[in-house]
Amino acid sequence: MARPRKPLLSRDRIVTAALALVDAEGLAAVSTRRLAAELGVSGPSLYNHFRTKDEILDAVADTVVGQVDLSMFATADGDRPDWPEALLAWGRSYRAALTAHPNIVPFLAQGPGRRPAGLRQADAVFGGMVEAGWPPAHATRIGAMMRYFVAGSALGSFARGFVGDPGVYDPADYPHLGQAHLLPEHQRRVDEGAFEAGLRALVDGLALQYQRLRDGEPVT
Amino acid sequence: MARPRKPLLSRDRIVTAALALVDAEGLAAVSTRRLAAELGVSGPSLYNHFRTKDEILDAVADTVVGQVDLSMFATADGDRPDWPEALLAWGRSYRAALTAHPNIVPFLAQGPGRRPAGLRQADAVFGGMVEAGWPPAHATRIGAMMRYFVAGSALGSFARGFVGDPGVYDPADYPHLGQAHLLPEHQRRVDEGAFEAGLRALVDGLALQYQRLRDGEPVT
DNA sequence: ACCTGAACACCGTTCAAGT
DNA sequence: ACCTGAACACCGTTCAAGT
Repeated sequence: MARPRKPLLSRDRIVTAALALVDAEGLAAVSTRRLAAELGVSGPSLYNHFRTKDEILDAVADTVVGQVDLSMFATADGDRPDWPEALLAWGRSYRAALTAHPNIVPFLAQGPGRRPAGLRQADAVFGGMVEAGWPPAHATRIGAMMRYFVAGSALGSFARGFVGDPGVYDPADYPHLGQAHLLPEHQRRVDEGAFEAGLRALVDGLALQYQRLRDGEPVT
Repeated sequence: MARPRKPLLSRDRIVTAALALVDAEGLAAVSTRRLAAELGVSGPSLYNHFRTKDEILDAVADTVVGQVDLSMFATADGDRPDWPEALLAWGRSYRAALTAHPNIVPFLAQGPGRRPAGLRQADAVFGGMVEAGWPPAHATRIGAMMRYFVAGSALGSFARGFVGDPGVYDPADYPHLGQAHLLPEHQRRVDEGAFEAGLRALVDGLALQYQRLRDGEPVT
């Protein structure tokens, strides 16, 4: 075939196919040869559009993070934004974007923040918190801790870890896990409940800290 | 050589060598051939002791999680344990265990909770929280949310993501990231500060919830 | 039981060759 | 510029063969 007059591939087509493959069959299913086959080309063709496989996955990760809603940090001028509400809304949107594509999360979570969508997100959160009255050092920390929590919650399902077999949980070994084998069926409920409760606890705790800051008390 | 009179390998030796290799050269450096070479045997030998490579990494992950201190949940009978202090101490020990071996964290964080050390940990936390007066459903959630936060914090360094090159952060794109290129040098400080602040916020928020529970107020 | 080399079906990536 | 097949140096895993 050699070079066609109209390119068969584009970065966009590759990223779309890669995301579909990750979603359908997992991160391990994405090999350059397999992905190329999915696109009807041969393996090395991809290297005309991306320098490495990791660069492809970076682009996939970026489109996923790009789905996160950041509008809650863009407030009308002069308004003090309601930062606790903004954090809650952002946290939920962030988690929703990741859990929509759970198989890419392990790659996404370790990867560098160099990806544009991640930077835009860090920028928006930082700006929103500073505008709300948080000192810059605190604003940085808030962005980081939220990322920790959301990424951790999307990464390893807590409940998914427990298998359905009661025999695994010998009460002699694990005195409190007697009902643990029931967890898989409640999996999503447990994970979502834990996320929601943790998100609220985090924001409530930050509100306490904010209050102490306002009152001029020393804060660590 | 064939079979030696004294086995050359053992599960322990393999796990120790694998952890050393992961620490020294990263997760990607661990191939069965490379690991076997490190142990002075040929690749397939490992399959006499583990069924798959993932099983080896599971064992590595388990020894890392096994380093977490859980003693704060074992209280003298009759005592109501100081659960906020216990969560703080556990969270710090948990994070310390993971950050001591950062390269295994991506594997560890996604993997199943089937690993014994992870189960022991879930059991201890659940037991400790229930003993402190938390309803079982809440105790489960607390274990999960703490895991989210700690795993997330050990997994992707927030600060590490920012590269040292100021040119990357065009103020037109990221109006608030002007100083972001300074972050790498403060990397550990930022990550540890965010972890510590987040941990306190989380526990503070839980204390509020606990108070509401005691007062008989409805809690989501 | 526990090690070996050979073999199978894969990888990511490079490169010269084609248009 | 953009695709191809061939090639390189790898993978994880299976298996028959050795003691």
